[in-house]
Amino acid sequence: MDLIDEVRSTVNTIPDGKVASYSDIGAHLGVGPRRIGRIMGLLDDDVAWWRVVYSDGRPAVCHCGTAPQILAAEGTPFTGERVAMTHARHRFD
DNA sequence: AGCCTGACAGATA
DNA sequence: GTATCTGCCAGGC
Repeated sequence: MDLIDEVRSTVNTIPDGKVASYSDIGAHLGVGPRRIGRIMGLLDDDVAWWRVVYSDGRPAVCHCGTAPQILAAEGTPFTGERVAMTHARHRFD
């Protein structure tokens, strides 16, 4: 099981209406957030990248046009242009 | 081998 | 709340 698959699997674990930060996923997998970002870039459309946001709650990379839209459609709580991490952050088991 | 860059985050001012 | 700096891990040149 490569870290790639681990990340993809972990991201797919996030339910609708929830999100996770890079550091959250990284902590869950036992790696630094930087690694997650790198891997996310390698992954394809199989992952719900829009559910992966910065620790601040801002959508990654400036997908600031589509991501918020998808998240809002899934029921993700928003605080202005920022995701309400406090309520939308998914807890990995 | 060395340097630069990058889907990051936390600390500090 | 915004702006800057530093630390971390990999990959490309």
